[in-house]
Amino acid sequence: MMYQEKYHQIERMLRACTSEEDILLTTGGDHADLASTIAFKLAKIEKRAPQKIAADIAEKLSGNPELGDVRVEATGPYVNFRFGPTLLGEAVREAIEPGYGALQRRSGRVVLEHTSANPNGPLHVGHIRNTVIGDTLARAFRKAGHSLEVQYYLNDMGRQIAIVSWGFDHLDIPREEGEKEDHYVARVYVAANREIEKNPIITEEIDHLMQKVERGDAETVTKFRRAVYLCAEGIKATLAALNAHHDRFVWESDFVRIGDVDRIVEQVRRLPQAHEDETLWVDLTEQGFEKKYILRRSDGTSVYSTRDLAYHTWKARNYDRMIDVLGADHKLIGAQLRATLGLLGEKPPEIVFFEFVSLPEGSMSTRAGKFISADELIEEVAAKAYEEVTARRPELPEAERFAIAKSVAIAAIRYDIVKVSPEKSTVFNWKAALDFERQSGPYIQYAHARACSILEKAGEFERAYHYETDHEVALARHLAKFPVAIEHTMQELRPHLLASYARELADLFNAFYHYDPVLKSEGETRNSRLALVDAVRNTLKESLETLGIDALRSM
RNA sequence: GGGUCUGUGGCUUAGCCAGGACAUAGCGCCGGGCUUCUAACCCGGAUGCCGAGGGUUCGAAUCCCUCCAGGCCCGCCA
Repeated sequence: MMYQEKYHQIERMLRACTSEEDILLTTGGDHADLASTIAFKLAKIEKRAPQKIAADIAEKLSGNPELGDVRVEATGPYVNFRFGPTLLGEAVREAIEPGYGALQRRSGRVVLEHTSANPNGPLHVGHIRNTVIGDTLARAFRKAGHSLEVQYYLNDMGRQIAIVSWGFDHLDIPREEGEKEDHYVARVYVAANREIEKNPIITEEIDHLMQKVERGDAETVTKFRRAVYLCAEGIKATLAALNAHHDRFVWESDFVRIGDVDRIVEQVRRLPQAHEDETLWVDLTEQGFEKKYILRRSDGTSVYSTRDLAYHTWKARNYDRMIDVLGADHKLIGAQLRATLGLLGEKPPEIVFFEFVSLPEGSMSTRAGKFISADELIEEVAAKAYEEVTARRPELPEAERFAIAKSVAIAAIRYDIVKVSPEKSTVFNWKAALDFERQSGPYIQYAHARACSILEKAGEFERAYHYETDHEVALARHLAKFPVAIEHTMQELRPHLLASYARELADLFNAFYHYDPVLKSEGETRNSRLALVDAVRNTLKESLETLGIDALRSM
């Protein structure tokens, strides 16, 4: 927390010194630990050269004993602050502590919903972008001191599920030997869709099934639930393989069953913006939406939006803060949901959108059976990882090589996804997915394993905290910023910030490793460098774990 | 057509919301480094009118406007 304390302290001092509220304090990049461009702003007001103003501010502040081990100087128009050796030592000392990066406990319960893919097939490479973003955010929130529950909203009454259920009833498709549940369900779903294309009458049967489910017809409900349960088993296995965890699976049909959907429909009907003709819909033109927001079909059944409204109303009443991770295809419906909740006087969720993942040949489609499943991806990447481990560490027992390969594969997959900003649409790329070199998860794992290896060989040592080489200083400065990286990731809901932080730390450590020998150095230098390696090890471990990646001690 | 996101070296990408110091890094390419703490590594080099054009500003990749290109959305699907 040294960095944040110094930030706030310098902020206060600059405010006092300039009588400005916004003192334009930023991380100084290569030039400094903190830097301010306040002189530009004051130049206009005072009609003096910014260089002179910066020099005056530096002069005034440098005499202040409160500054302690921070050096201040004006470089041209910039006021630069640099941490001295005592502070850097303190940063390293902090970074060695177990759990480094955790922030102060925060009050309030947060609910985060992610993945929530329809249970009509396995998760594919598009769905797991949602999973990785959501799970990483969940980990960052917990690390930042939030009490959090992670939910998967399981759609067990949509048209897709009706189609699957119809398929199980009318098509004789046996499950193959060893076939995973969700892949089996997808086969039934694809086959049923082909039947519907051949014979559109089936659509009416599907409609009929959906009406029965909405009425709570026991037999139909059981059939739907059985199909959904089967598929969810497969999905859960994939999520577990990806190190992603949900605290609760919320079944959509529960909101119909317990009457919440009826209640929300009644509330909506009382809204001045509500209209009822053959359907019930909300007019959101005042909120900037042209489209009718339909909440009841002409046959009286509810739609996805109705149940979603009920779900979010329930969340709003049971949690202090709601976060949803959704694909960009949900932007309109998500905005309509927020607007309608607003009209109802309910708290709207915060929504994290991510853009689409497509295949080189076009967008994915479960219905057309056109997708790369997450399971296939994991299998391919793990196979390549096993080859790599075997080539590098032939002496290790097979079980150990296998375990390492599994961790390396998940690291590669998760990092490859999380490192890209969510607002960027991507095209799935096998070459990139199978790359274990720089800017990859395994690259960061490797830096961690190196640090572990050095410490293991070092044995007992007495910690010292004295740093002077460029590589040592750069590392210590970066270690100090880890809590800030956690905070920004959480505040901005942008998990890729943490991915960048971890990669930069690994970069700096690798350079240090090459130039500054640790075990071969002596005395205080050796002890200081060992403490630094330990701090890097711990910070890499905390970063990796927040990214949902195993911090391997050996690879 | 309307909405929305994106456009940064051959490819991928950070920075953009909170404008400032030489635009971040990877892949690929060229060249170098393993009797030395795990080479899944490190170092050096070439490659950029930050999509185009206007504007605001002392200062624009970053803010505003227009245009161009691409993704996604615009269902009584979810």
